[in-house]
Amino acid sequence: MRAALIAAAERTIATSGLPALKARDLAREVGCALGAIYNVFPNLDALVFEVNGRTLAAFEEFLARAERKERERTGEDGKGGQSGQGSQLVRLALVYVEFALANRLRWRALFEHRMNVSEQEEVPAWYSGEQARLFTLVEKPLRALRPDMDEKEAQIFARTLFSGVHGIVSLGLDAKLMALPVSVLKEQVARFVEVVEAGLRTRK
Amino acid sequence: MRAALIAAAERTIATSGLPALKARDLAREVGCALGAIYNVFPNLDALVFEVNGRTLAAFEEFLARAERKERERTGEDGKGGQSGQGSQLVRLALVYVEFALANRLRWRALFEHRMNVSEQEEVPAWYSGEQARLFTLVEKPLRALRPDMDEKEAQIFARTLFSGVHGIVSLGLDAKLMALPVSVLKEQVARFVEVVEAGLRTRK
DNA sequence: AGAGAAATTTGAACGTCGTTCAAGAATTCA
DNA sequence: TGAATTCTTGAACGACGTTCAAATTTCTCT
Repeated sequence: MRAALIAAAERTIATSGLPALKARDLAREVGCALGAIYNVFPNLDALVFEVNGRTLAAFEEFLARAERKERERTGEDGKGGQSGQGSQLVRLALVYVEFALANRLRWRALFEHRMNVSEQEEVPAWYSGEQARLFTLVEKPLRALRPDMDEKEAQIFARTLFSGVHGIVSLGLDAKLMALPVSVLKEQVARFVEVVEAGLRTRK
Repeated sequence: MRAALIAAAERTIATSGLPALKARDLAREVGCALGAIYNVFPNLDALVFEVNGRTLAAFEEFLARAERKERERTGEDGKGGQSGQGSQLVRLALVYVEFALANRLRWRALFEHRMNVSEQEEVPAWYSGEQARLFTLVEKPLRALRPDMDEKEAQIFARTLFSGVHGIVSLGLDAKLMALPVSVLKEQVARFVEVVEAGLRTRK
């Protein structure tokens, strides 16, 4: 039941977007009563959190797959530093773009979802944890580039860098700002991260 | 009437946020009939566009004021290149942060507003123009830093840079990601733009 | 097996929302 | 002034998330 609801909600979000998620449609789709949804979830927000959690997990999966591919492409040099021409950070950012493009509506739901209920309920702890792991992914290559940064500094700058790339993708695909062609978007993200990297290499 | 509606909507958005904007409250506030709103605007989206347009204008005003202050602080050296320690780009980014902080809900409305109506109506042309001007503001100091970039390249990279800073501010203030303290946010934006600048100075 | 208690499921109903439109009020023109 | 035209109004519509009394199912004990 719970699983069926999450699956149906995921399908709807993936094919029609978060705003298309309606309690009645959901009930019809899984063949249950309208009220049944509220036996499983306190409200639709909780269900959306669940779907968004899967999306975060799907991204980690996507990233792992990309890394595996990359490793076998470069002939699995486990520790040789930057071997190919593309830096780790650039590759990571491009994987992010790739995922956003391949899962546009699911990805968008991650950020356009605002909690409805008055005097907001908490963000689920497991969700925050999942998010935190994403920043960690940026942290690792960042620390490789700048081992002199202390932990706190690297953590927060990783978040900053992630947010920057996210902003570029987010506004780059925004219809209200006239969406960029995909090729241009990828190019800009790559160019941008390269610039940041060059800047980081100049030490402070 | 039109003006009163816009003013009331602006007040509501500024003090309670875009989601609190309700047709009935609006009618009560300006003392008109519910339907009267729809004699002036085709729907609430159009009204929101109007308010968001004012917010963009308010930002330009805010920026102009900040630049005036800066110019009199440094003793109006009209053309001397970078005189103080703060670069133009960093100052611009920090003004952006300052504005977002001082006008949080109005600023947030700029980006959380999605058009409701099915098979979306056009974004008003004047609104797109106003947005384009914002990117131009980034373009100028960027071209000062990198006169070798051709126009097209500078235009698009200005948008990218703007989007990056926007992402940092946007996610930095997001409750779902655990909002950053204001001081940290400002510091990160400054640090980030400095890094980008340093990267840009290394030429490609 | 059966009767009664407990838990679960149900969908009609509630309150709120943006938007519409027939009817009423105001204005214009002859 | 009387008819034609325009503007204004708020009750009504359909869609929404959510609730809850009633119906149904499941469990428990004799």
